[in-house]
Amino acid sequence: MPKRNGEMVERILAVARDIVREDGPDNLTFDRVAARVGVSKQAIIYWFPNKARLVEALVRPALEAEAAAGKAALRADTTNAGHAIRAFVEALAAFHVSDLDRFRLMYVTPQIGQRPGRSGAMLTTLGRIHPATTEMYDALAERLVAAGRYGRVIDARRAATAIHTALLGLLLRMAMADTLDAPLRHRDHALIDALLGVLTPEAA
Amino acid sequence: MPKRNGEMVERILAVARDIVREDGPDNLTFDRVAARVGVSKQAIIYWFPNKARLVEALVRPALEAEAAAGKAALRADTTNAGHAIRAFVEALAAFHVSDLDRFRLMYVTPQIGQRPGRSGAMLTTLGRIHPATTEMYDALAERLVAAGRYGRVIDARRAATAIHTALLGLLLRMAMADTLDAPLRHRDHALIDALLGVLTPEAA
DNA sequence: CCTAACCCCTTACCAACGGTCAGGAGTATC
DNA sequence: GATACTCCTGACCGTTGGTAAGGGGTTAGG
Repeated sequence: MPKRNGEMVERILAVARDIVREDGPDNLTFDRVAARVGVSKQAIIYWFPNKARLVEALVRPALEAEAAAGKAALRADTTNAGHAIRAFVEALAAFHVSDLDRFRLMYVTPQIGQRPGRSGAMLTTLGRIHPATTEMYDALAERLVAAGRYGRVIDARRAATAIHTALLGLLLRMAMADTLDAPLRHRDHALIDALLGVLTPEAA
Repeated sequence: MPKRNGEMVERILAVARDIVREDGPDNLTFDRVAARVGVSKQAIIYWFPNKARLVEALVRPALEAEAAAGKAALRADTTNAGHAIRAFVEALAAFHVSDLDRFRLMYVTPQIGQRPGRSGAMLTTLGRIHPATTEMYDALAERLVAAGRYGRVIDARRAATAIHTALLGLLLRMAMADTLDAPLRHRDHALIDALLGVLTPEAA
């Protein structure tokens, strides 16, 4: 049953998402994907010539959605910079808490090695950031500068990075504990409060 | 030339550190370590029965040193909580900036997969934290609670996580850019200022 | 109607990796 | 001198990401 171009890509990505969600990112292999799609391994490799491409195709939509959510929150409130930061953090926290599988997909999956024993690791996730994420940082940095909190744009960009990373670190730890603990989505307010307590200590 | 117990462990760890520093964590393999030590692969496996053990032995001293530096900074200034947080951040930033190789060893190396295609990933680094790091978080959380910034200890612990993660994220990005940019150690003040700007926005 | 080209996929095959298995040389112990 | 223990060796294995070569089916051209 020959399929038309593009349809196979969708099937592969859907299966890959399922594998990451059900069996964990460690078990995302060409062989496993191929078996579940019902084709040979090389059929997968035909569409995604290496594993980095596959993972990137898997993660990119989520990264872009995250960036869109963050930028939208910044656009929503243009009057007060403090409110804008709060809206930014709350929007991103809500974004991730609402779909924990997607969060894990974005920030755990990319660390899988492309070759046996290799690892793109945290550097891929936090170091070499996706262009969409960079845009989000720029938008946040712009607000920080507009609020007069930073004179130099580079400082504001670093602050944006720190804010985002702080949120991710918190989410990651809670998502880890989640496997033993109560669901993360029931603790979203505590999460946001804790993070905002860090970012605006005078308010706590 | 038979070596006495323990000496081999030191040689292996020294070689492993060299490999991570010179060739990158991706190239840390049993074969490579064995070749540089001058023994067979199984000699390495005899002392470190699996790769996780090897990486853990490699990273643990650095993690403990980091925690010691953080706790020492918190002990130094017991009068003012704001000063304590500043001292904590500055101490950790200085600690990492002073030895970038060690920083990479701590926060990039652990992501290497133990089995081909496997990966402990960021979860190992940020999720399941080393006991020494947990102690450091507790010390920071204690100060935050003592300062009245958080009523509940769990919120303070989360805040401590967020502060540390924010710092790591910043360092990681700068360490990445370091390969193209000027040395990180020349920008330590800018780093600390940016991070403190996030943590205490009223001061900026 | 035949041929050439192209798309999509297949079967073989490979090297690198983490790791197991069985054993062997040397030293210490009784 | 036999036993046992420490430290290491060589042979081997399954899984992984990836390459090489080719084949069936559709399409376009003559």
